[in-house]
Amino acid sequence: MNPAGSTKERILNAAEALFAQRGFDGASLRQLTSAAGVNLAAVNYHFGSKDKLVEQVFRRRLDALNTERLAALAKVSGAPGTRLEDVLAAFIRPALELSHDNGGSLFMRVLARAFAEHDDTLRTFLSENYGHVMRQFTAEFARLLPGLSKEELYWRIDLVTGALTLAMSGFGMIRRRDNVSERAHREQTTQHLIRFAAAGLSAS
Amino acid sequence: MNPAGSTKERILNAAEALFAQRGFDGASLRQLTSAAGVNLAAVNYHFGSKDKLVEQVFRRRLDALNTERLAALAKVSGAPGTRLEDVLAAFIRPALELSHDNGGSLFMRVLARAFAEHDDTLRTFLSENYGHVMRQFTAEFARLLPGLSKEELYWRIDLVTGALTLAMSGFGMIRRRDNVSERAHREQTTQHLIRFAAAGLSAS
DNA sequence: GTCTATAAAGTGATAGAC
DNA sequence: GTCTATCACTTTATAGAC
Repeated sequence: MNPAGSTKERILNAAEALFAQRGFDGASLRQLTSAAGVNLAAVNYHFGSKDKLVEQVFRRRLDALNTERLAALAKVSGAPGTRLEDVLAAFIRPALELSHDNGGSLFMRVLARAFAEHDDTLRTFLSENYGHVMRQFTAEFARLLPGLSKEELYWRIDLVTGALTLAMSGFGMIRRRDNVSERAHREQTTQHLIRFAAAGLSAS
Repeated sequence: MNPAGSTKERILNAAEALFAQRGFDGASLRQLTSAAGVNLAAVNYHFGSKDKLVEQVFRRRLDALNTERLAALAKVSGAPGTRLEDVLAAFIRPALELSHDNGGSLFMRVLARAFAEHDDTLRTFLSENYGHVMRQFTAEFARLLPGLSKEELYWRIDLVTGALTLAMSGFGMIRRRDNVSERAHREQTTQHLIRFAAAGLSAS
């Protein structure tokens, strides 16, 4: 992890915000370094290139997010009383908690872009570095949904993860009622998403 | 509609493909006119600007797609025997049929990008020109799901339309088995999506 | 580690000949 | 309606001073 307020971290924060807003191509290094309050040359000095910076934007959040997701999954995985909803909570809750703290909700928008873009380079990067996470979730889903064929299961998981990522990318923009606390609002959203996803996964 | 093979149409086809692949910012007018086999200046002559071209890429497909969706909805809307699945079919089937013919599946990828980008200009354009379609579908969903609050209903429709658009944007890339006809494969996918969406919408 | 200056290439858009 | 040539900028990236 980088020291808070370091040049590297300020660049990552500005990049995350601008990539969310304008996309990887749409955000220029000039906008980015200007927003970060650092020199234009700093990106190449600290990251090597714009592409490497994009990679680090993903790594910074996904390393932590996926560690949390796997830890939450490990708590319920393989247990006899585990319900589908518990596994989905392990997938959803860490992401929505990320959305809560500084900049995290912007990252979910970056991630949703990556889903929709179907870019091969990006997909390969994500699959190589974080593919094991989805494989573990898939194994647990398979255990809890024994009636589904492999084909059908993969298909539904794909649909659900896409829908959830897209939904969570919009979470930061949903206006919550003033009389509901941030924490309560997030928990309510989590429950909505879990119900929705569980219904979709186990549809007969 | 433009004459098939006209300069305008060749530009629109090339634009659709490149916007799907590289995004609106990522695809340059030079790549685009080169792929279309037309002169660089042709885009500005025929469309005025790159932004106007983007608009036309959406219009060309959405005018037809939404007309078909509304026609299909009209056949089941308000009838006593109508099920949730019938309304979803009216939404899904025209889009997957579009995916079948030339270039349409590329357009669904463009549309999915638009969903994930959260770009205000684009969202305003879509809402102003095609918002009435979602309003009609929403009204029918509300009739068939009287137990849901308005808030809850809007939320679920948002989730479902996002998920469906994302899923359909990947449809053209799913490898189908050799022993299944294109038509059968599409119908199977339609049924999967309908079941999934119906379960999510009516989750208790 | 941060800066300025600049290279080298790419961008959207347009004027004007045909 | 199509073309070439070009303008005015922006792009990523880097060399070299401090």
